[in-house]
This record gives sequence, structure tokens and C-alpha cells, in this order.
Amino acid sequence: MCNCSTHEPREIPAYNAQAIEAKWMDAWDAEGIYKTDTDPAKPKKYILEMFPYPSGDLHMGHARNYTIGDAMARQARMRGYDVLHPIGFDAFGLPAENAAIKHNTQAKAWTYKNMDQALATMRRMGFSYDLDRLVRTCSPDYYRWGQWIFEKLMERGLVYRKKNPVNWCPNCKTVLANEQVTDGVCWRCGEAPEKRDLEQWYFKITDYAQELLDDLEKLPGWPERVKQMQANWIGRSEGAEVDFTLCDADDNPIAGDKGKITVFTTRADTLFGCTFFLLAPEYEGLHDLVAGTEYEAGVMEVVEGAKHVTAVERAQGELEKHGAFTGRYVVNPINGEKVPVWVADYIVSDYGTGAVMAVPCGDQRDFEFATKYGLPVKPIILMDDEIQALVDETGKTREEVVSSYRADTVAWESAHAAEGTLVQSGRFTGMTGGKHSEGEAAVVAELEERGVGRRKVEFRLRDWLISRQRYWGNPIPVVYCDHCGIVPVPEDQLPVVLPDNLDLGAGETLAECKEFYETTCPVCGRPARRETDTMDTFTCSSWYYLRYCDPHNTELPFSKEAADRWMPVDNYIGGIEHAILHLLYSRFFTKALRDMGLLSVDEPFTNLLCQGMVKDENGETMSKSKGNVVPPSSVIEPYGADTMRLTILFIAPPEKDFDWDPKAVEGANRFLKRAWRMVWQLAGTADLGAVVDSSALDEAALELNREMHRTLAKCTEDFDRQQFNTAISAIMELVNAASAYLNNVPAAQRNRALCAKVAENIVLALTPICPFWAEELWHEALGHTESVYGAPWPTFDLAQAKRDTVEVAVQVLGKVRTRIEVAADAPKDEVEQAALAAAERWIAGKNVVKVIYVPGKLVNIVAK
RNA sequence: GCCCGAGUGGCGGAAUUGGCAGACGCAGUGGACUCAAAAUCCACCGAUGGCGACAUCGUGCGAGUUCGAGUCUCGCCUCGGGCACCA
Repeated sequence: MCNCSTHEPREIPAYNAQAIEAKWMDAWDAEGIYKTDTDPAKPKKYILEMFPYPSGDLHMGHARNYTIGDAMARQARMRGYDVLHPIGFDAFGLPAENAAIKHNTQAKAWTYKNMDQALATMRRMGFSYDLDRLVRTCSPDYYRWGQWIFEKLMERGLVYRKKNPVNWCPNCKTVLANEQVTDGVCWRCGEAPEKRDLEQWYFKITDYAQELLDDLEKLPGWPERVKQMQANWIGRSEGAEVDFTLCDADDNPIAGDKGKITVFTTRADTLFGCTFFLLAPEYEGLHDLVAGTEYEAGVMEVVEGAKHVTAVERAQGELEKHGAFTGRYVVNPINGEKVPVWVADYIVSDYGTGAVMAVPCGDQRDFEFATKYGLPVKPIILMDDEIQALVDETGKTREEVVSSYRADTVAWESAHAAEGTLVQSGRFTGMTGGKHSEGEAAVVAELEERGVGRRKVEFRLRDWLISRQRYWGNPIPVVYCDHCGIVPVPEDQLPVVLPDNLDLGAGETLAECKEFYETTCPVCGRPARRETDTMDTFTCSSWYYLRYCDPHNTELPFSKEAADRWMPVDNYIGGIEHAILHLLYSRFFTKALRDMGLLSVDEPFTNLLCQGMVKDENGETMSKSKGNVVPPSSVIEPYGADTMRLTILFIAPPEKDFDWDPKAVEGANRFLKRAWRMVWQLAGTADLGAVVDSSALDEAALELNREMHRTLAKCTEDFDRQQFNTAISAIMELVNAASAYLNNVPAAQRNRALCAKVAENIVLALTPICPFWAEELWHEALGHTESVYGAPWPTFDLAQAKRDTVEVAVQVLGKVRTRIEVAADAPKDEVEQAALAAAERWIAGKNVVKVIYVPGKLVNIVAK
């Protein structure tokens, strides 16, 4: 044990992680050190990790997520911030219900058991959560306010009920929001959803589409890719609506559908190339157009066929297109041309108007359809090389070619590029065509002038379907009364309490639970029926970060004062899988609550860190079914929580995926043991509390002092950048420098004040990362009596990191040839002269054209 | 199809503003200590050639800008991600 070359005066105890961690866990609990201060004099910092779904014990992904957040929170506290660092559970949801059905127990019991286990692991990991602010979404004092917010949204017209074709997951036995269908399948179970026509509850998130898109620019602290994903999802398109007049084969107007059908297009400039017109199979007035005609059967076949196209097939693309003629026509408002109306299964009903003008010359889908059904392809845009080819062939001028071009249809292989010069386009011929082009603007202007078109912006974002046909969720607080209609439950009767005695194992649902649904109308007092759908769990997670600000409020979900103190969240840490779902919904809630006057912020999360995934040793995602899960306990039990935390933060930058590596754990543990010995050794020759007098240091001590200031500066900067891997490497360098000093300088000759300072700074710098290790050394090796949790972050002085002389690289034509040692403050001329002398060998016989000096770094000699 | 990222030793990664590529760690090699092993400590550790001083090459590929490029520009390749019959 004793390193014989140094003969330390004190015996160094072994680093016993288990004993140390058990000791401090209890001591910290007893002291209640994690209670949030509310000192308005200090600047605030709200650090938040995405709360877990309690589906079992925590896994490696959670451990990584919370370790990152905890290191940030602990360091922020040391830097003098008033820190809010809470935790809770996203406790409603299907897995609890499914587990309860399977094991014939209650969802609540299962959920609470898992939450207790997760809390124990969090405690074991040393996470600094203020548990006085614990939020569980399945608790009535939380979901009460979810119901309250639902009603406030309703008052503002942001909630509605509508019958629509929706995604129904036959496995989960509930409808899904658009965001919850990924790659055509249910996000939770992977089953392909069916289309069902159901009346459901929606949140009108589309009212905020523009602001949700625009405000992404207010989020410089978010990863670019997340903002990109949200922008894609919101999917803004600028274009125009164009009204087409309906008629029959004999040009008689058709009264149905008010005699006109409107389309949305981003390419009004191509209106002259419209050779047919398409309706989605779900188009509302479609059946009326064909009922009783010879075309009805053909059209209905397409309508029926479209119902069987699964979302998976759609998502994978390249589907055969199907269509049928309706026997009807529309008149193109730009040129009065009559074109046939078809139904086509590639037209989506819930985007734009569900009707589309088809321009087969420029749109590959329309082209394929035209080719299949023998419809004309009329070219109306020529590319420069096409025009040039015609000029060469005919000898005409460019202008003549463009103005005289005529073709009613062409036999092309595929649609042509959609940008170029307009031809066969009336007075627009010769203008440029394309998105946002001169031609497009001119056509829209004419349509607007004639009252048959108008500018329009469309979004891909759909309203959020929030009702779920499941038990374990927040009840939607409305009552159906035959007399009064849909009646919200009055505020003083909230919450609508979810019963916890359903026989789920026997398949009982809320809709069958009389005690729940039988009620009286709050308005007229007659018998009425409660809504038995619950809210999407994502409604619960859309505002939990606000409840943390004021978790015990019994008057409101949170007070404005508390929200103003803590919001917005300064650092939000979680997985990329929520890039759209949770992060978009939360932004929507924040904006809606702001508009109600409950909040002052526009955006909930200032900085977002999406941590990478933890994969297994072979780069595979960990999963129970693969049997490759590495549980956190497999590291904590042999090595301790501090080793676990250090490993996670050191192995890779937080946003990168990494493959689990047992060797990295051993390496981290080895470093902790080494640093432990180093602190004890330094402490053995330390004058604790003494001030370092830098003028009294010998060369070895000066070197250590410089390294201390340099590495602390680097470490501090890296914490600011959230690059914990390099922050740790800086601490390792300091430990290495301390080791060199201890090895090279006999105990009697060491600077005792410096030894004390270095030891304290090593401990302090590692405190946010390895809190148990640090606390033990802080007390036992360094003699402190207060917790290191409240200790200030180390300070540094870059002036003391500077050397008297610096090594300067000497380059000739950009290649390093040699190095010279010069005084740090040597003037430019002197360094250049020294460099020229040192580079003699490489510049002999050449002409020195130029010398570039980068102070303290290099001299580049340009010699030819 | 459209839109983002990323590509650096045997491995994880560093290089923050255009300035010495490979910090720190893992693995490996040699040495010290030991009867021996483990642990620990010290040294080496991109490739090729050379006893060596050193030279040449080297950040996915190819050009370019620059005194100087992992970093900037253009054109590719590969991998990853998002959106998508969205008009």
C-alpha cells in the first residue's frame, strides 16, 4: 500500500466505494441537503431531465440522462446559482394497464411499486433531486390540474370533438395521434393501425402552427436537427387556393358542392398544364357527384380499395396508383378549359382541400397517373436546354421558340423538371415558372383580381387527437347530457377521480364501470353519462415542468409568481425520440398557457441536450428481447455509483451514442482510486487552509501551480460547454501533474499550501461527477465539516498558468521543421530572427518572401 | 425525391476563432517492485524508410482558396437521422 519512495506520514485508507456511498446516502437524507433554496438574490437555474415512465427499474439510458443532469445541477449550485432540480414520474399509460391485465393486479399498485424501485436507484446513484417537489402524474392532485387546463383550453376554443378517419391500433385498443404513428406503425407496439371513422377529442395545435415554426428561431440552444425535425413536421407550404367550376359532360353547371371545387397548389404557374382534376377517395362530396350514374361503381371501387391500403404500405411508398373517372368535369379558371374529374387513391384527404389539379408534365405522380389512364400530358414549361435544342433545330430565335411552341400532349418517359420558361400559357408565356417564381406570382395576382383564387399557406401539422379508449389515464372532465349536450365538469368538482378498483384482468373498462360513468348533469341535474375516454399521456407530460415550480399549489396548477421565478427551464436533457412528440406538445401548452395569462414565457426550454443512446458492446440497442441489457446495478454493485457516473460521462460526449465497454468501467474506477491516493498523499503534506504564495514556489511547484490553473480553466469551460468527457480529462491532467510532483519532490521539500490547494481543487472539480467520493475526501482527507455539496466551485487565474518561456514551432512553407524556446513576452522581431536562425538548414539558398508570426504558437517562413 | 448530421490511430475520443493532428483514456509493448502473481509506478505507443539525427506520407475521395486546411469553398463516396403519393 505504501508507496515507498515517498513515505507518507499518514496511512492511506483504501477506496471502499460501497461503504462510503452507504454512509453519505444516509447522511445526506438526514440533512435534507437537496431541498431547493429560494434565494431571490441569487440567479436561478432550472435543470431538468425528462421524467421517466415507471415501467420497471431504471436502465442505462436513464442512468446516462440523469447523470448528465445531476452533474450540471451540482456544478450550477457550486457556481452560486439557485438551482431547481426536480424529478417525477410520467405515471399514466398503457404498460401499467397491460401489466395489470397480465398479472391480474391494479395498474396503480404496479406503477407505485416501480416508482419506489426507481426512486431507490436514483438515491443509490446520488442524484440531487428535491423530492419535496416530486410529481406523479397519476396522482389526483396532479391530474386534477390537467383536467383544469383541458377546460381552460376548451374555453379558449382550443378543444373540439370531431368525427374523422383516425388511426386505431387494434393491439392497444385505442386511437393514436398522428405523431404516434411512426413509419406507419404504432409507436408503442409496432402494430399497423387501422383507419376508423370515429368521433374524438382534439387539441387545436394547428392554431399555433406558425408560431411553433417561427419560434424555433428563438431557440439557439436547441440542436439543429431537432429544430429541423419540428420544422419538417409542421411542414409549412406557401401557395394559393384556386376555384374550379364544376360541370357535367354537356357543360351544365352542377349545383352540388356549391358548384365549385377549390384546390390548394404551390404551383399556380402550372395551371395551364392542368389536363385533369383529382379528388381524394375520402372527399366529402364525392359520392353525391356520381350517385346513380354509370361511373358510380368504378369510383366506389377506388374508394373501397383505398381503405385497404395500410399506413405501412403508404410509408414505404411506391404504391401502384388507382383511379376512376367520375363523369364530371371542372372548368379551369385561368383558361376556361374543361378537364375531367377523377378519383385517385394517391390524393390525401386531410391536406389542403382533398382535391388537386393534376399537372402531369411537371409532377411525377400525376405523370404516372396520366400514363396509366391515357390522359394527356401537355407541356407548359421548357428548360433552357430544351429551348436551346429547338433553337438549333429550327433556326428560330429563343423568343420565337417560346411563343410558338404548341403540343397538346407528349409521349415522355417521365415528368420533366418543374422549373424553366412558361410556354402555351397565354399571357404568361415567356415568364419563368417554378416555386415562388415570377410566373407563379403573376398567375396568382390574376386569380385574385378575378376573385377565383387567393394566397394560402398550408401546414402539414394536424390537430392533436387526445382521447384514448383506455383506463389508466387522466379522465376527460366532461359529461354528456341528453338535454344540455356536452358539459364540462365544474371547476369546484374537479378532479374527476379515476376509480382504482376496476377488474382489468377480467377485461373491465371505464365504459363498463357504472359507478364511474353514471352521474348527473352539472347544469340541469338530470341523469347524464360521463366521458369514459381518458387523455393521451402526452397531455400529462406537456406541463409537468410547470408543476415542479409550485408542486403543492391547491388553488392553481402553478402560481404565476413561481413560474416567473423558475421558467423557462435552462437546461433540458432527454432522448432524441421526443424531438417531435413531447417537445412539440410542450411548446404548444406553454404558448396556450401564456395566452391565458398564466405564464410569461414563450418557450419552455431554453437549452436542450439530447443525450445519445447506450448500446451494447456490439453496437446493438439494448433490449429485453435480445437479452443484452446491462443493468446499472451490474456496475454499481461491484464498483459503486461514482464509477458508474464517471464512466458514463467520460466515455463519450453526452450527445453521442456509445457502445457499452466494461474496460471503460475499469478505467474509470482505476482513475478514482488513483485520484483518491493522490488527494490523500497531498493532504499528508498539506497545510490545509493556507494561502498559496506564488512568489515562494520553486520550479517544480510553479509547474504544478501552472497546471492547476490551466486545467481548472479548461475544466470550467468544458462544464459550460457540457463536454464532460474533456472536463474529466482536464482533471486527469491535474492528477497526473500532482503525481509527478509527489514523485519528484521529497515530502519535506513540498509546498504545503500548494499541496492543500491542489488536493481541494481535485476534490471540488470532481464533486459534480463523483459526489460520494468527493464528500468522503472533503471530510476525511481535507478535514472539512460542512458538506462539499454547498462548497464553491474552484477559482483559477490564467495569469498564473502562463510560463516565462514558450515553445514556438518553426514552419517553413507550412511544414513544422523545428522548435525554439523563447521568452513568453519576446517581441515579434526577436522571435522571427530566432526562427530564421533555427531554420537555416531549410531556407539555405532560398529567398525569404514573408514571415508570419502567431504569438506564442508558431512562426511560418515563406521561402522560395 | 426534399431536408439535416457524421466520417480523425488497434479502440473511445481531443484539437473551442484557419495556426504544432492524435489531448485524456482503453488496449498493447518494455522496464521497476515481487519468490511469483495481482495491484502500483516509470517509459514507449499513426504508417513507411533509417542504427540514428531525420525524411516522406497521413483526418472518407477529388479539386480549390490560403503563408498555413481535420477546420473554409466546390464536386463526389459511405454511413446515420428526419419528412414524404402533402399537390
